[in-house]
Amino acid sequence: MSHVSSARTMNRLFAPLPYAEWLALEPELEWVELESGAMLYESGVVLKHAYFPTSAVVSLVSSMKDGASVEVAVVGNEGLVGVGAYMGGGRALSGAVVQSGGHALRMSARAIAWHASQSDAFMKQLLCYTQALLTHMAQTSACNRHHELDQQLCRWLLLNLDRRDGNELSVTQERIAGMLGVRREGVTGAAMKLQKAGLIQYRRGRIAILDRSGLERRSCECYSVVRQAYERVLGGATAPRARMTRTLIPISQAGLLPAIG
Amino acid sequence: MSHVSSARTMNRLFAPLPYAEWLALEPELEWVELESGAMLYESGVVLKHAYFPTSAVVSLVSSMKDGASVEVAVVGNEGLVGVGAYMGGGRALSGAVVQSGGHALRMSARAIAWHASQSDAFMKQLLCYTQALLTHMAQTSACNRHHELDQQLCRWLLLNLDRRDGNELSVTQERIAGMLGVRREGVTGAAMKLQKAGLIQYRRGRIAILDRSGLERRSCECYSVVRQAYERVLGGATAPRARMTRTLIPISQAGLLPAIG
DNA sequence: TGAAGTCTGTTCGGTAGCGCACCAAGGCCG
DNA sequence: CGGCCTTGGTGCGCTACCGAACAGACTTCA
Repeated sequence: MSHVSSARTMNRLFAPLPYAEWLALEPELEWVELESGAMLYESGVVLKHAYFPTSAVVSLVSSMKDGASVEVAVVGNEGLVGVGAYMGGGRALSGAVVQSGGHALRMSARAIAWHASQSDAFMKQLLCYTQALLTHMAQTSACNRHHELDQQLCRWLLLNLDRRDGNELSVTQERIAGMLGVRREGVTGAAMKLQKAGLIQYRRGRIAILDRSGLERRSCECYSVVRQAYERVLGGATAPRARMTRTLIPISQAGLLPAIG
Repeated sequence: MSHVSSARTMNRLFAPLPYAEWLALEPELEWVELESGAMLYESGVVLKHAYFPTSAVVSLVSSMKDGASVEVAVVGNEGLVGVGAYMGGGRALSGAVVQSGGHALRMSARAIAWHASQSDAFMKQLLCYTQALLTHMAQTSACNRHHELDQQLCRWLLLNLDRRDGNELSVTQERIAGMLGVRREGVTGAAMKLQKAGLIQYRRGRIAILDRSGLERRSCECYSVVRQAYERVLGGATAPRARMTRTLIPISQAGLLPAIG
């Protein structure tokens, strides 16, 4: 039991699966630790694994030749990284960067493609997630175009918070700038606005959220649109779960680590 | 035979299907004419049909409450509009606007979900397309953020040209502005640059392409990235087809129309 | 032929974000 | 303690794009 039985509850895609199908999947899963800042893979490469984050948060980024980049979506324990593994191409559709260190379950690309073709329930989960991801990407795109930086920052903070424990994020302004596709100085300015408004407080690589509902009010509509997209396909479609975030995972990281190695 | 047997060659998703599976799909398809500017559906609604464009071109747009919008992808005869119909949600993930009038094959959402679950080959085609769509959206998002307006305009023109016959587009600058998410005046300026460079020539709602390869050189990398994404999953994966665009469709609209009504 | 509507070109002031350079402060380590 | 590196704050000129308003040109239709 130990980690394997709890694994099913730690990524939301597995929870609604019939037990028999979960039993088939479980031997394929492997715990991995993802370090903040690590690049899981770059856009276009052949995928070796798909990752089901449990406590980690991963950003999907689209990069240009000249190094410029933008985040197109964020993935936490509601989804998986490596959609291409079961969609047919077998290649990464974007880059994947660990935004916030933690753990994930890993399955080989071959295994996920195989099980998706064998289990209707598993495939359904994967496709539902993919659809929410599409909505996420579309909304992010529009947001990047039309909304102001401090609103985008609110959205970004909230989407990341929803996928993490606690009310603090370990991330530098430089990194946020890379995700939003703007200059670091721009983030500094936007963050100061939010700090002056009493919504957040930060110090060297840590941002603490002081007033979450204030952030939601200040954020553009994009945050709630994206959130609802995930709740609709993942929460509503199967057994209703109260909140999409920070529900389970009471297990301590200290208790988890030994089971990994 | 008339239109039904030719239908299979007019949308590229059908071409690689085994003949038996095509026979099962064909009775579900219905010819429709799509008028330029028509809104097929808005984001979030329950999908009634999916559309497989043959000569029409459809833009997927993400809209905000305040009316601002951006195009997130373009669909021609290499794909379909209404991905949500088989992905599980059954809802539209974005708005869909007919960019360039023409014809399409329509299938009910119920039918497409059913046949996708019955035919592995059909499902494979749908998923491969969806993956290319994801890449398309990700790249568009990055392009909107980082590249300059005249480069974006080149990309937009090329992606639309690839999905149409001829070397002329019937579209106003106003409409392009809506797709790129910028002001109409901005498009005027960018278009003038291209015209002065001898790449295009336009007059009141028609843009003629004078130097296609010049446009490609002037465009940002995004155009070729997107194009290759489609070629990889649709062209390369099955029977290779010489070019992704403007290959077939010699049939005249006059000959096609009577079959529709 | 004339009037109305649509589309494109132009202007002008305002602003958000860029690129750069530089400084200040927090944290790490010898 | 002092030095170094990372991170965050600031100023400055510049450019692209916004918002609005208006004029010219083409098209349609009476």
